[in-house]
Amino acid sequence: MERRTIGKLADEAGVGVETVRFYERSGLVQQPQKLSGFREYPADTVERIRFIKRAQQLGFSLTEIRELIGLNGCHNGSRAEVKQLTGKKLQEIRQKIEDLERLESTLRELFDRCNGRGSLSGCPIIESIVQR
Amino acid sequence: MERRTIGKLADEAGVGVETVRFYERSGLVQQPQKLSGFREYPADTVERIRFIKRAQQLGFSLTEIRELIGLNGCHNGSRAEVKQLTGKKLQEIRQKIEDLERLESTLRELFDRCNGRGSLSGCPIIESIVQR
DNA sequence: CTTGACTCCGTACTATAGTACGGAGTCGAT
DNA sequence: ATCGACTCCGTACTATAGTACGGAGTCAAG
Repeated sequence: MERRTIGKLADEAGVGVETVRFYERSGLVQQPQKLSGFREYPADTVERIRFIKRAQQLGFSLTEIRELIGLNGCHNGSRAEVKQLTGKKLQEIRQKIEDLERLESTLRELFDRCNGRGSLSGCPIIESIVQR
Repeated sequence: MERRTIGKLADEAGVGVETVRFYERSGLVQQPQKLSGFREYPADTVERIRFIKRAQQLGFSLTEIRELIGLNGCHNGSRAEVKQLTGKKLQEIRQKIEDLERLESTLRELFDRCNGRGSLSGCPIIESIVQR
């Protein structure tokens, strides 16, 4: 059975070696035993990194993922806490969507008002940024 | 008439002194003449900084604002170019909104499926991050 | 037994948009 | 003349999430 050194782990998890080292420094991945100086990882760590990557895809930051992992690891973690964290994140996401939608409508209005021809003086986009 | 030193400028424009220095280093604001070693700004610079701040509110990055200013400043800037930049930005914003909406619906589904009671084993949120 | 691939570590760098610091010089008012 | 406020400059630091570097050591194959 092949030894899961850092490069092998990184391959299996689909990240770079430096990323693994970074996650270790950040406390997201536990440093494994070292055999003759080389890190040797259990299969769990592959899953751990995949967890991190999937949680990132769900919009969690590494700090939040650390929390999630902490809850998951310790026995004092409850479903309520995870649900709360998720709810907070959900609100943040909705807030961001709202902000971006406001932005979009402002910018779209400007965009539509600009005919895209001629020189800059009188361009409604530039004007709107300059004035007010 | 009062001299517009960096602190006065910063106050008028509603930013910090360090921000003005930063904008100068970044080429967003031109360094003015210095009288006895102190920067002395024309009124234009107040407008320039306000322009930057409003453009930021419209979602433009400093790099993009530099472009906008370049177009505005040089004579080769046309309305078409500004409109194009705005269109690109508009697309980016819409893309971000779409991504966040997908995120939201995934996370919301997970959130709704979790009853928020009991221990973590079996928590649908954690499970969904772990598996797949 | 040499070669190439891999790993070790600390440190520095990427991007973004600033913010903070410290020692020196200067301005205006008292 | 002195004091406080302001300014000068370069550099370092904040947050986020990595990425890159360089010199040393180690492992496996030929």
